[in-house]
Amino acid sequence: MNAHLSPEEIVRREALQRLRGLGIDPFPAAEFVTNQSAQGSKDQYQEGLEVTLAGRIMNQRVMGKATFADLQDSSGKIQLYLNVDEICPGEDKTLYNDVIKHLVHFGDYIGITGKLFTTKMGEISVKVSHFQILAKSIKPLPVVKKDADGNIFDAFTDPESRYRMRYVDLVVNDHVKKTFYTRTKIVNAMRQFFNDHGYLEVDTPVLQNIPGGAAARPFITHHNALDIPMYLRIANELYLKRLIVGGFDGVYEFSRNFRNEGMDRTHNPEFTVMEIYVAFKDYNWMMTFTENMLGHVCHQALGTTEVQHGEKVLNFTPPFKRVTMTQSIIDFTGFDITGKTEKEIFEFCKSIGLEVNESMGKGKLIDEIFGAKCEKNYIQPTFITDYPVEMSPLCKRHRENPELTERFELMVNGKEIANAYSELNDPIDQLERFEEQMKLMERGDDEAMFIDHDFIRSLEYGMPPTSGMGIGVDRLVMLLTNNDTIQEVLFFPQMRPEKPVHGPDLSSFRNIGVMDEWVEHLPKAGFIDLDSLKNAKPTAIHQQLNGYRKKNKLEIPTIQLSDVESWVAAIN
RNA sequence: GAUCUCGUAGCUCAGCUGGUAGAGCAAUACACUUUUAAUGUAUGGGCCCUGGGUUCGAGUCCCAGCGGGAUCACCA
Repeated sequence: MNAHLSPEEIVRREALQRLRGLGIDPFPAAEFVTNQSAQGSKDQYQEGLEVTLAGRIMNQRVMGKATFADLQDSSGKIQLYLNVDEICPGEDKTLYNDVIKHLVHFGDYIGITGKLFTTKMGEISVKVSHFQILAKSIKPLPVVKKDADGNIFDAFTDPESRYRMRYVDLVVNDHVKKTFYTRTKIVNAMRQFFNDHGYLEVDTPVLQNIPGGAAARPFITHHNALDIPMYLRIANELYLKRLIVGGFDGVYEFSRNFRNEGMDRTHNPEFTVMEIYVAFKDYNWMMTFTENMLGHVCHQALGTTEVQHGEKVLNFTPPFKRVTMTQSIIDFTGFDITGKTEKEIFEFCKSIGLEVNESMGKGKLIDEIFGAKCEKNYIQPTFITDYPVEMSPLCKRHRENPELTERFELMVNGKEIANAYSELNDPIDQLERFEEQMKLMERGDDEAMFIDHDFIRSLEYGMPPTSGMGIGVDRLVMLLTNNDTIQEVLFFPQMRPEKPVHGPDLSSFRNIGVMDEWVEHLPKAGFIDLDSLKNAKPTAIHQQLNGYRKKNKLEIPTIQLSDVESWVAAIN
């Protein structure tokens, strides 16, 4: 048995039994009360102070009657000094000689009590007096080693394994855990900033009848009782605006959105956007609010507004630069879109080698130019303002130019981080804009928006002038944690499901009377399952198995032809 | 979706123009009471991703598939 387990796993499972034989429960139920953490013990070091800690044992260095090991908890690591006389003061040295030296493995959860001291090499350690197993680990963790200079050896780096088994990644890769701590600090800092302004955190439907508020392919599901299609939200914007109609001054939500589109290093099917809507404000106010908020977030999460990202240092100290879209396109192409017809812009796009087609409206064409020629140039935080009206169906027209909208996007490191409007609150204009979107859809733009008539009705009741802003939380976290892929900032990024590894079914061999010594060898000798036995002649099986035995010099009994015949009989 | 590339021990990786599967760490055993990538000696551990093909012979070459990664396209 255990043929599918690695030798190390078998050793650890045997250790479970040996521990039980010694009267030690490898998975005790009782609470283990600690009074300190690994890092806390070092930060508040006091020679001789007794501490009780719990964590994983990470690296054992057995030196006869003394053993050094590292204990890792959520705060970090501290070295343990396990001395036979300290741990087993009496005659019975079992706990040290058997348990600690042989039955405790890398990765096991243990609890210890001991006194803090400093080794002669100068490392703060715990001289352990009480030692207890809290939970065995029966699968070996990858062993990552680090030398005195901090160089890492044999790091657990395979992205597939790391993403599929994030629990392992978090245990052995310190920097991964740090990324997720920072992620939470970022979210908390944003929440604190909004709460301090008196805005209300809300929840709105994830399951929607109309996938509104953005243009994207939704995930579709079905509600049985109502017998209607339902959609996982692609955005929450229209619901938050309904709440502004309802009379709140400011509402915000950290919204998990779902889009049924491609996956790559910057896209995951589910992702998080923070959206905030504030009544009686416009997009100019929102720009100032946004830069102050990001400054606050950087301070809280990183302690600085100067953020290292790859080779670059991104400076989030407000205020940020502000550039209109029209000016940006002039800056990087020399072409002025002001007053140009769709045809003229279309021709310009073709002249600079962009792939454009008839389905694209004016707004989309302009967006193509910006995306290809301008976007990548904005490394430091920059607000791009005043987008063309066709690109922004939910945004109020610019107070000075009806072809433009009061919209900004925040570009950092060449990518969009935030998007904000003076929200369109004219219900008649809004309906017309939705109808424009329907026309785009008919032209073949599969990203155009659906019409949400209930949302229009809410606007008809009156929405105050409002500014709204959305910020891609995952992308922001990537920027602030120096990561290039969204998978690194999501605990469990979407992956293709693992195909089940269907190893040979050994128990079925046992059921037809194959002796235990032989069961594990049948697949290796070419008999994967019962069918493979059924489809072969007993004489052939007999010869093949004994040939295998001879070739591999197996010290197990030879097979008799009568054995094989009885197996085959048992199958039928 | 396209192109390139990778898949070998628990982990990190070698494996040449095809010829009996390798290293370090981890594991097991022994020694060692202040080590820290502990050390020394010994031992065990492989469906070489899967399925076809070429060949006397395939980890290696060819085809297909599965799963990663990178680049590109797509993603208001």
